[in-house]
Amino acid sequence: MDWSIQEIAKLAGTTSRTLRHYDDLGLLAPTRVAGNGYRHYDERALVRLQRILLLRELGLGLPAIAEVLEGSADEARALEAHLGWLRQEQGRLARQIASVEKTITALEGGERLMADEMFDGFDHTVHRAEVEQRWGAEAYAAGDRWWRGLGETGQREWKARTAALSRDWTAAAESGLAPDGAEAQALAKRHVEWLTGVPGTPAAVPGGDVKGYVLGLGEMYVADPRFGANYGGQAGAEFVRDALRAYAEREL
Amino acid sequence: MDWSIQEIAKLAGTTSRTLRHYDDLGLLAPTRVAGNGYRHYDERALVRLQRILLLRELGLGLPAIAEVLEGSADEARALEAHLGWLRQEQGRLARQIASVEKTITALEGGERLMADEMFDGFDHTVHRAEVEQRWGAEAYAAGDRWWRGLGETGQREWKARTAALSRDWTAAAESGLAPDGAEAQALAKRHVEWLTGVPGTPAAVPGGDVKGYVLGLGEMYVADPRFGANYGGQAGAEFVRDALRAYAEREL
DNA sequence: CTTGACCTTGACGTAACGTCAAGTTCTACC
DNA sequence: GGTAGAACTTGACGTTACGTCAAGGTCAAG
Repeated sequence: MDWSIQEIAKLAGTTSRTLRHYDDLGLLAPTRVAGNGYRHYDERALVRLQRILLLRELGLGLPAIAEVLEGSADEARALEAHLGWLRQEQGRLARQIASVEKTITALEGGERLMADEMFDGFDHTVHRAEVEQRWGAEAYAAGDRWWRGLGETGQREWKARTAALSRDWTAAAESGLAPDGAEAQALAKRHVEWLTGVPGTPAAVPGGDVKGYVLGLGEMYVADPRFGANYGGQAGAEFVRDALRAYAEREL
Repeated sequence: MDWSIQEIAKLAGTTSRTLRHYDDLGLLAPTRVAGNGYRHYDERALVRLQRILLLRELGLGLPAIAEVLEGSADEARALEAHLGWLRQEQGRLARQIASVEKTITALEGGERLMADEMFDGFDHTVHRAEVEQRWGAEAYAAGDRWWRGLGETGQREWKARTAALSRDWTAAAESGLAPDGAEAQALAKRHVEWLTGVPGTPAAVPGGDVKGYVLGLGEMYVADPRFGANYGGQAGAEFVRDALRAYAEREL
């Protein structure tokens, strides 16, 4: 129950350097310092060390850990605050990934990747399994036939239309326009018209529940970062949703 | 076409400090340095600066940007390498988030958070809009009634069962077990049995397409990071999918 | 007494700048 | 021409959580 710095480091799965660092910070002082300056630790120190390391693995900063250990901060509350930051970071990463992917496909002239990923390009941002899950395997197959039937030029045109919509939505969202203003509503109209070009969806079926479909899609754009990335991230997705909602309520 | 350091900084949306930094690194030298030491830039420098800032927004490091700009590295290749790192980071974050959430619910004894977030805890990892989209508003409402009908203790039990499944899947995936081995198949069986407890899903309906449903869910776990987070990240999700697929093919 | 193993403090490096600090130069106005 | 204020310069510290030498003291074994 009296360990040297190396011993306790190995016990806890860390390094002696880290222990000296925590000592410097006042986060974990040695139980006893011998006359020769050597640090010694007991099992209470080990327990404290293990709590520190656990919280660190969760991504908390050392100052936050110190607060929790001193009892001056509630552990659950600290973790929830931390969770918020983690989610933000995750969103940032998702947006960055989408941008990098877009840049790469742009760089490659949109050639090779398109053939493979275009079906992922839009509501086709969706994976096959999800499409089947949502609308059934039959609808997926119908969409696939339609897509291949477009031919090279048709696919190119469709993709251009898709990209233009994405660009215009992003620009509109960033301009701070009102979602229920004239410009945004014009975009929403274009969006719905464009949606009716996708067979197998309610929007394409005469008598289909277009309104419910559009409302649901808007919510999904916000809920799923893969969708939102096409519209300039979270804020963009919320803008699109609000614009679509306003349009659907008024026109559909 | 001859800007001072402040002017070009504003034009490009950055700061003069950053420009001096890039000068120090040799990343972007001023076009001309006057006798008084003042830095001056022309439009070619502006173009280069804008490329730098664009790549930086994508998350590339300055050394990598330098390589791309010097032509000693292929831009697309650099971005794809970067993309790999971004995806790794995202996975790490997802795992950390899952751990933090698990820790919080453990801390709170599964009390308060459950009421609000439990409906997101499961295939209820899904947002309301998505559930409605996939199974219809009626199914959502049925599920909601069922959930509230469970009462406090029932909800606690359900949550414990869910958490146990998540833990066991994660552990199994990390142990390097074979997805079609006995242990994984036992887990898959438990998973399917657990699914049948959720009303409104095909699995709960006698005569429903359980096999297709299970296969689709597996794919979705892989495709959507929000699902994968419950099973130890991307690798865990793939393990779950493979195990479920093997089980479905054999037993359903 | 020597040789390692282990310990100490001190200090630099990490990514990309933000933020003073101290000193020089330019511009405008009196 | 003098002066205030704006803009510019180089230099250097701070940021996160330690890793990694460097130089030197201590301890157990042979």
